[in-house]
Amino acid sequence: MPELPEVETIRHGLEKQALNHRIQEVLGTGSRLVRNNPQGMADLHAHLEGAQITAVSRRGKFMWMELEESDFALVIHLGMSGQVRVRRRAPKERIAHEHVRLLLDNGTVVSFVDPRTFGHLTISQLHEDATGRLVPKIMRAVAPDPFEDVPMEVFTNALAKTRRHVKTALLDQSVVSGIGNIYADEALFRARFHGTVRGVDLEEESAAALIDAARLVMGRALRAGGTSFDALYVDTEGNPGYFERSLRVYGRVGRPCRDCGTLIEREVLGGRSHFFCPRCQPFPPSAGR
DNA sequence: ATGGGCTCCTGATGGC
DNA sequence: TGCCATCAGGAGCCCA
Repeated sequence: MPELPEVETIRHGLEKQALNHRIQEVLGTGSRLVRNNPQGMADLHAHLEGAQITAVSRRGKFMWMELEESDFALVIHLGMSGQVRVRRRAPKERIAHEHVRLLLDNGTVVSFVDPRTFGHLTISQLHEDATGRLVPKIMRAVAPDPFEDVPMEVFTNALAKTRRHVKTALLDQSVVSGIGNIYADEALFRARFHGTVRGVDLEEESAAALIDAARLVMGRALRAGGTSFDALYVDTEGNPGYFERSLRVYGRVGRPCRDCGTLIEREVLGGRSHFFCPRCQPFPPSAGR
């Protein structure tokens, strides 16, 4: 569910409400969310209890909490339906599908909620990646995201080399991270490419324009607090985002294109819905399906 | 190398 | 009203 703008909204909420506080206790038993840790919840207890949160960082759709005097971090991935909720004092009632709680030294409670449990909470050692940034090792296959200060070639080299459909490449977190199904379609619309264009058929500057479009649309979504179709995405205080009203193609099948009036279409690409305007994003005749 | 299919789950929605 | 099929903001795996 959450893509970069939604994850960044949550990261910012966590930073405001949890940074520099100490984790007193970790609550929860045997949730699937901790499946990637060899010792399950025991790894969370061992690394988190008593530790002060010294940073809340993000790359793409991954967040992580850095800890005082530790080179291990708590990596948070929200999958399709994950939420992080922060409340001022320990509520008696549990939120449905609340799996793990962190109790902080100021009485704040951080809850990890996830109905489908595709997300995960993983303790991972930090190390310096190829760009010189300190990131958790389990993210070794995660490329920088479009908001990071890296050369454009980091993205366009991979995009312009592949024979895959450009939408598939945009969704590949090892090519560029943070982009999911909504913002891939929105970026493709704004850059005027159909999702089935082949990466190799893109000019270098077209590939750059596509990354720029993704950055632009995700930046605007971030300023709107993200996209909420339903109660699945809310920020750390339970509030929805308001970018849905600005979507140009995603979820708008059968409705008129906001630029040209042609009806938006949907087709399946790589097993996911691809929404596009057939007039604004014509399939290039040269490229072959 | 690449695409397709399937998997992990729960919940919302729409057709009959 | 109920029942069933389909779909969903992610991502890893296996197979052809």
